[in-house]
Amino acid sequence: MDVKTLCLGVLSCGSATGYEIRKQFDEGPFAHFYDAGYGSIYPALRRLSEDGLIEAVDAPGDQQRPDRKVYAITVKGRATLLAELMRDPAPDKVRSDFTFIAFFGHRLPPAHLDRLIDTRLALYRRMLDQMKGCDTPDMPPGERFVLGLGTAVYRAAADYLETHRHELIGAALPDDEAAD
Amino acid sequence: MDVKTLCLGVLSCGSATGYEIRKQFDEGPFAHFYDAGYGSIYPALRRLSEDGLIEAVDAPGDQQRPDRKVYAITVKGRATLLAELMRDPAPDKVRSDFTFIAFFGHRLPPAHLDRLIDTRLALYRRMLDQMKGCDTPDMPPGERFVLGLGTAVYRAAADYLETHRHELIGAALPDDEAAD
DNA sequence: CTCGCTATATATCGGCCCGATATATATCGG
DNA sequence: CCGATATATATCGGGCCGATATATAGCGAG
Repeated sequence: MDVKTLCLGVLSCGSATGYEIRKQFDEGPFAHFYDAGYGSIYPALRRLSEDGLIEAVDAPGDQQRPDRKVYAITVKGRATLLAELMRDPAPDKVRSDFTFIAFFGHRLPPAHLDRLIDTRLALYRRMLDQMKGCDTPDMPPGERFVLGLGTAVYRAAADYLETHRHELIGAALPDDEAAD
Repeated sequence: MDVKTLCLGVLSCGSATGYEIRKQFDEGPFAHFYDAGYGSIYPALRRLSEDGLIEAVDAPGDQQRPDRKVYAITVKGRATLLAELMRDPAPDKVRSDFTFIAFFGHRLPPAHLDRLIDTRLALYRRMLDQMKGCDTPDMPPGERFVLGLGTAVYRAAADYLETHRHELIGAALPDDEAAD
């Protein structure tokens, strides 16, 4: 699923500027399962415009900042999005530095591991709090479903870290001597 | 965490060819939380060799296939890996087509959603089975910890899909008419 | 009041990453 | 003995992304 399709998906929920699309992947409802930076979004918006899948409207009533471009999805764009959504999904891709480090946990100083897991647990709790707060009654079913799935996964990860952290830290090098 | 560090991590568990390193990310213990293709691994191995962090040994006793190069981590390589593991981990990056599609689930035909979730559940069950089977007593603590974390997360996701799928499918367009 | 910080907003560039592809051989089952 | 699969290395084009440049508005501290 390329960034063009991702932008189409965001714009199908309402018009937005490139900056606002980015925010959806940074803090908004897409943040937990997809990512896209400016370096991908602006080229994607240009190509989508060329193909007639979206249309740009220069911000009205704002003479002082003419740069602002609000993008809206077209009928052709909605059809293209729907076709993309019907295709078989590619396998998930995860890149987790935390997990990679934990894999070698028994070679690291226990104090460092302790701090690493504390930070991770704090992150999960912050995310769970934030997600609990944004469950409004007017939320579309798909968004609620995805939010619930994310909550369940983060909760499971946090629970595991709490109940199993001692197994990893207890197995780490007993003194703060050199690893391996 | 770049592919150079990932290769260093794999090689710190034992010497391997580029092909074998790839397999570790495809089917092996790293498959669930990191990924790396040939197009990244071979250039990374070349740079690691140039920097003296790994050493290549042409396969001994195999005159018929001289291409095979077995890479081994050096002392300098181990030190570099340890320094990388002590750095603050970058935030996780997830790219999940399945979740993106589910976000728009209420705009899709119920039959399609049903098939999508069935396939996903089958995937989770296959992974959980495979992970259960590879828990041997001689596994290092870090690897066991990471395996347990992955199991907990997949199980939570599968449970959620089973118990909440009707909420999404029930909310989808009641007939198989056009979306939106 | 103004300095600096943050937020809004667009855009590009170098470098990294990665899927697809080419090449070659061994092994194993039918 | 043929085809499929596994082992193994390598490259290329295209896509992606972090960092950076640019510009302005708004807001709070001093």
